[in-house]
Amino acid sequence: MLDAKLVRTQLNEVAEKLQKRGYQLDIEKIRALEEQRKVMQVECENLQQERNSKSKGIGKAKAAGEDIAPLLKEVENLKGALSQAESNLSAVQTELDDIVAGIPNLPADEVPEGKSEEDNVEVSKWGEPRSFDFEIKDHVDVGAALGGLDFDTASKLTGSRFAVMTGSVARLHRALIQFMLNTHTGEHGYSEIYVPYIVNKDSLFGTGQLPKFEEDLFKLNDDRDLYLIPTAEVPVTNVLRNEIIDENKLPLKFACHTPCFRSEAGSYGRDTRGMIRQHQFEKVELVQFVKPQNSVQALEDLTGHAETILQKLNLPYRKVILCGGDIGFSSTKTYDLEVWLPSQDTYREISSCSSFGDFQARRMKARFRNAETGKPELLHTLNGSGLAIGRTLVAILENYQQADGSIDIPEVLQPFMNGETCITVA
RNA sequence: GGAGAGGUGGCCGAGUGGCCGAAGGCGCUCCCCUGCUAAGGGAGUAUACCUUGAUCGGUAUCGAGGGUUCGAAUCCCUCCCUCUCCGCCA
Repeated sequence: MLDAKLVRTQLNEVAEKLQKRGYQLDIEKIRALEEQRKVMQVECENLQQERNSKSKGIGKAKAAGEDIAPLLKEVENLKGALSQAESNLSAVQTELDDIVAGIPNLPADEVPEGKSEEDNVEVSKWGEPRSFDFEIKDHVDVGAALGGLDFDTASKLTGSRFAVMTGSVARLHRALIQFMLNTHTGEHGYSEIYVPYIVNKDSLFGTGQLPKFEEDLFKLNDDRDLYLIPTAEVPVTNVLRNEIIDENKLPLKFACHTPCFRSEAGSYGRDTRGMIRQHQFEKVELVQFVKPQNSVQALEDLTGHAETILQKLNLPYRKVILCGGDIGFSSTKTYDLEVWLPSQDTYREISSCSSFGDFQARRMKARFRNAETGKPELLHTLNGSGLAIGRTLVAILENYQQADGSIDIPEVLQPFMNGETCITVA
């Protein structure tokens, strides 16, 4: 959420910055509502003040044993006027709040102009895509040949966009999780954290999935308004919702493995083959809470932590900065890491690292106490995938495939695979 | 699933209709005293918003949302959460 005061006082500047995202702010509407709000709020507060002071008078008169009947009469008229004023105000306030809650974050200055994915700008590239001297298979065929990846059974169990893994492939999948968590906690200073996979609406509002993106979520069918998490970002970031933490505890860095559940509504034709786009996938997520002045550097660091994983796995990738049109609702700046997929002859997203400034923190009321001033201030939040497990598995199956259909196991994963060095065709 | 207790400020904890944004204590900050790793005295110490040049001032907030009342932390209703005991269970 943007600062309501900023929206009010610098409406034109805000609108202009939002244009980069292709978001049209309804300036006139906001101005008009704001005008009304102001008048109504003052009116309402005046009436409340009057009521409060008269009520106090009644209390005193009663204590003094005086007749309070005339005083009661005086207040009588206030009641109607006040409740009218209150409902007027709350109607306008609600409308304004809804609008402000629906405004996306302002993109950072360095975010490039652009409408879509096509306009994202490559920042760097790492590794050389391997050249194959045999006919390569995509991960679906590699996995099938290994006897460890089965989409038919998954669709029998549940439906489309799910996978069943068995044997060494399942183990490799688990190894990736262990390897990533160990690396981030052991080398990058993150604390491991375990969280619920089901969250309430307040949490989803806090990180920005609600109210605008409900169709991306799986909602539980009971009367408690609970949802499956679409990413660990939601529970982990909301750990600090409605909290004020000591400045000396910052920065706070969490690494978290969870499954992620996404309904993928509106992506019917896309990536239907294989496990690129699933309703359920595993991810190791990195989340940081930092002081405002440190968030720019923190995004670079966090992205670097995700890159480290790709480098240790020796997977070629590139880093792009998302353009205004492709950046997420809550994000002020996002780097995507895209891994090389030989079967698609292109780079595909495997991690998305974002800085949110105080946008999420304001929605969540996540604050720290400034040791110098003693006053609470909004935190800055960041997160990034480090990495998406399913897609990493895909990348390994494809990049490490051999002519005989087997795959080599990256060295860093071998300790988690009982020392196995390759997975052979069943 | 059954029975009961409770949710108040950074923490503990009073408060069952008005003078309560909230006693008292702890913690913290500043000052005084004291010359030593003690103690004592004083002042201050929630958040958001409105107003203001800045103060002053005003409004709201005592788990959440409704209601009763001139007036609600206090009464009523609904919901959420925590704790204890029993049952069940990975």
